[in-house]
Amino acid sequence: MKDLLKQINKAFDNKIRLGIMSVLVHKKSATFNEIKDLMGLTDGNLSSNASVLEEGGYIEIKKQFIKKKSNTSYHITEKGKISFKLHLDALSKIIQGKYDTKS
Amino acid sequence: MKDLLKQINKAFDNKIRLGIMSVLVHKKSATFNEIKDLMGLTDGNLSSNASVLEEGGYIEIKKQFIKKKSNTSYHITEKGKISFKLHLDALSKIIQGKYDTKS
DNA sequence: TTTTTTTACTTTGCAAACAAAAGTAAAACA
DNA sequence: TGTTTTACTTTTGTTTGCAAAGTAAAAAAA
Repeated sequence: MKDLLKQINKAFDNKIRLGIMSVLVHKKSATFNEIKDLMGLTDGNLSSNASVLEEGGYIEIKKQFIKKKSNTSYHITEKGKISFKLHLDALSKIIQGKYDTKS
Repeated sequence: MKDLLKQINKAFDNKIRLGIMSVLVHKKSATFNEIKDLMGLTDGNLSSNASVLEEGGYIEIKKQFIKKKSNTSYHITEKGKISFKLHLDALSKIIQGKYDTKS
């Protein structure tokens, strides 16, 4: 269990960032407003949590202009995919009690 | 997704408290030292997190003396069982992408 | 027997993490 | 031309988390 707890990735151990990663795993790409509306977040909350994921190299933030309007979209990185899977595996084992009760 | 995020229980949204609940769901009862060793926690860390779960009414803390030594054991409550299940259900849906991408 | 160490916890205090509010900048509208 | 809206980012006050310090009793040592 000790080892499983160490495998919990701090970047994903927050419901908002977990949600963002989940969306990007399933959708491959999403815009700022899509995620914001889907998750019911405030602008600041999404912005700062996305930054944490970007700083860790788990997602990429692409800023472009569509019809003179800025448009920010999020994409999962290869590192993000791998790390998120490892995180979910550990989480799943903790929840399902798949650890030795002796250590 | 918004609704699922609201169903995430703050008391369980922390890896240590999630781990404690997992142990107590599977074992029904465990002592301070059992959990501490199993999870590799410091005394203070276990004590304070267990208090959070107790204050929420999710676990019961029983203190007794065994051969003149104090012995603290933890047990899940009925409320704990129900609430934890609801939490895990929401978590699982978020992870598996079981939400409408339109809201 | 007193003193020191160990066991079994709880409380405190400081650092890190959150989230709402405030701020910025450009476009659209009136 | 100003003022409102859109699309974000940054700041700031609060909450949370965790290690270290504290407490108290038993056991071991001296």
